[in-house]
Amino acid sequence: MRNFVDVIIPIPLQKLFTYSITKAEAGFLNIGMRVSVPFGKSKIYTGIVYNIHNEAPTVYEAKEIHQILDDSPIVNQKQLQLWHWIADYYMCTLGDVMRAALPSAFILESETIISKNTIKEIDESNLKDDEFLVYEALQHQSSLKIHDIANILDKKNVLPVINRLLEKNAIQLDEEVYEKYIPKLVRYVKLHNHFSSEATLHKLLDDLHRAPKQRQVIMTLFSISAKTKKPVKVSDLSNESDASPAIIKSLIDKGILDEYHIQTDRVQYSGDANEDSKNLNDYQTIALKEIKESFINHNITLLHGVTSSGKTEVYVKLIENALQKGKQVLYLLPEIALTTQLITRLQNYFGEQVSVFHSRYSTHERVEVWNNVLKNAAKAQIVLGARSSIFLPFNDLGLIIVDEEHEQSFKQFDPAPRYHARDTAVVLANIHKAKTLLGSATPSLESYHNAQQNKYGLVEISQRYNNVLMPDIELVDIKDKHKRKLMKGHFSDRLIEEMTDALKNGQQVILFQNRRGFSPIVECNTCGHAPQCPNCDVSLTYHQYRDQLRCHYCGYVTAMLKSCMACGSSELDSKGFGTEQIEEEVKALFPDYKVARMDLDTTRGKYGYEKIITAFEQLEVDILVGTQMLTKGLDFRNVKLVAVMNADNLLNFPDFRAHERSFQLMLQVSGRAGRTDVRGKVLIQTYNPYHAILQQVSNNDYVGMFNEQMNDRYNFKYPPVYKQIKITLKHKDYTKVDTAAIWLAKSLRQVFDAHVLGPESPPISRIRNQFYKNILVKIPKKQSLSKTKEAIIKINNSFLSIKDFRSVKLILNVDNF
DNA sequence: AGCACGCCGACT
DNA sequence: GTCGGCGTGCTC
Repeated sequence: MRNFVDVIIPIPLQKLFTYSITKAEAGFLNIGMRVSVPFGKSKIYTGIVYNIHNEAPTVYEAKEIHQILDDSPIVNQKQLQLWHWIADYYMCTLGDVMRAALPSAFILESETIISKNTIKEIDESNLKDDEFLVYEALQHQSSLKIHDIANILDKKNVLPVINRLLEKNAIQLDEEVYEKYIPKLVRYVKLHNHFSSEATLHKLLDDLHRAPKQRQVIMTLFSISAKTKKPVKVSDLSNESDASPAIIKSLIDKGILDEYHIQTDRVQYSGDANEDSKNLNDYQTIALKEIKESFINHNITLLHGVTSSGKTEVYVKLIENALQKGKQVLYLLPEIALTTQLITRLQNYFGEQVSVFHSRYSTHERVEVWNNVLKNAAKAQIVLGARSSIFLPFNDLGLIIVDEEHEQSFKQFDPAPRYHARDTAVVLANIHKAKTLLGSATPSLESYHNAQQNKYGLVEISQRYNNVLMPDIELVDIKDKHKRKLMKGHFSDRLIEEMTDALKNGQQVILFQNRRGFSPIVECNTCGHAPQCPNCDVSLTYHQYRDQLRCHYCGYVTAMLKSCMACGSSELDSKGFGTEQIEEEVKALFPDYKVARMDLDTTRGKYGYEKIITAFEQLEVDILVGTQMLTKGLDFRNVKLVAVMNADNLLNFPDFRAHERSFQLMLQVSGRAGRTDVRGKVLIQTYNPYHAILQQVSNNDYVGMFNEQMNDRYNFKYPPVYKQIKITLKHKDYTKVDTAAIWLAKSLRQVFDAHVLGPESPPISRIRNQFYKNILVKIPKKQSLSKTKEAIIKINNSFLSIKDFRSVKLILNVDNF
């Protein structure tokens, strides 16, 4: 009987791949272990064992696996179950899910190594110029990678050259697989055993009489180990004894000190759990009790608590509860809300039990968190993480908290799997028979709707912590202010008054403008021509810093024009405004105060974001100008005033969720105002103060907004009333996407009839020289989702079998919001 | 997704 | 004549 494994390979192919294994390997392998397997002509890929069996494939001969990479599974059965659900629900392959789920260090890929053929000498005169260059390089270096050769020859397609060299027996090729994860080793030293007795030790110290520095090192070593009773790190020893690494090295060389290494984690929390969880106030206590009661009948409960109502403290109590039952906890947050503020707060309560997982971690750091969760280590009982932490190898989750549940960044858009972490978390919790708590001050319509349908439990907190008043929200009609000439740039007289007031009292101000750069459109006053991105269908944004025009979609950059490209006129005007322009105007209006700007452009570096927040927290900055980045879970004590510079560009966004989002965004920024005893003030500048959303924002009327928006969703058949799948087609040739999209929409209509919308060109119809078309399939609640997907897949397959369409890229996006 | 194979334009 | 462009097909 022969043995086989079915393996998931991290490529977007629907099927598993079957490899043959020996009997011994079959005995050793387990589902969830990694193997490296040969794939195609020469590649070696990392696969996850999905199944072990004895059924030989009939139509092909299975290859043998290359190597087993693990002693024990790194992925557990519950994860595979989740992967399967994701692939199914979000219409992607298991390979896609694997790519997203595993830290990249787990996915080894082979690299071709080129080395000199040592068996026989070859005739150099036989080589062409480029071949000789490679050959010569190999005389100096024993081996080269494909990438190195591309550099040497300065072209990208080097395979022909390599093949010719191979034919001439000048080189040989090998595939090498690298273990990408390198454990971090820390150097330790101890005194050589030889000196353990009193006598030898005395002799040693006498001998070192003439080398006071070295003697000092030995003495320090004693004092450190006496104090800590732990192994001594070289770095500590070097610091405390003030000795250079050279001195320590000479002691090691002499055999007086013994050097050894211990593997450690890159990310360590050294503090202790030094705070007991806070006592809850009455509202929080009630909420906690209600959540616990709700969990009896509802596995999922929505906590709707106004901004700064102290939801975190309630979470902390629930986490304590789950931990007491010996369960793991996952605390999900949007990436940008994962600030040091919150991490420190949780670490103060739970100390080492908290592990953090997010995209700013290096791949090594992620592997460490992964392994700790896998081992169910004490230090990974609570995982605080962004979207992708739903993929960690939990064994026994008791509770998942999804904070800021309404945040759209929980949905992954670009590479498949296009999953929603909140919805996936609910499934994950189900697999673990765990509870899910969704929390938000402005719940998404989906979640609130689910709560109203009694699918989820619902708990509300309507008071702010310490009974701080909700900020006073004032709408400023800038159309009227313009008419009465009361505007200075983009600042109304009311805004300037309130700012002056707050600043005079030493309080801080936040100005919110949902657009970066200086101005999004540059327009010629004479002919109306506006410079466009050459690769995308958008006008270029002017960035004053560096005097550049930039495309926010493809990164295209060009110097600001001196004159119009169309008519040569030098009267260029800018339309619209971004954070940069606001920053400049503030500086002119309030020259005595310090201004900072927080947007994608100023937070590029690894700690760019943190630096700005810290500066603002420590009152080094008086006025902070920023995009929606600053709406997320930041807790500033001293902010009196928050202003939305222009609410209209939020509201007029062409998306069925624009109104819901504007409401959420504005209430969230408002929540940054007045978190202590001073009542916060919020100014919203708009051309249309009678807009229903703005009225609802100013009255903090979530339910009003909910009812009105739900009404629209019913009328226009949008989620959460209908489900939807968006199909995007993309190609560099416009006619090709166009015909392909029309064909696809027609085929879909034959099945789904009026529930197919489009094809439509999106507002930005070309990005990076690729043309886009969208088709939307709406799915009524009672229509089977799986049947719908089956039908779509079938139509897709016939689409792909049409030769002309094969080069058109198809993107399926389930729940594309 | 890669990558090889295979068939047509523009250059040493 | 070749080099290299990318359309087509396959990967256990």
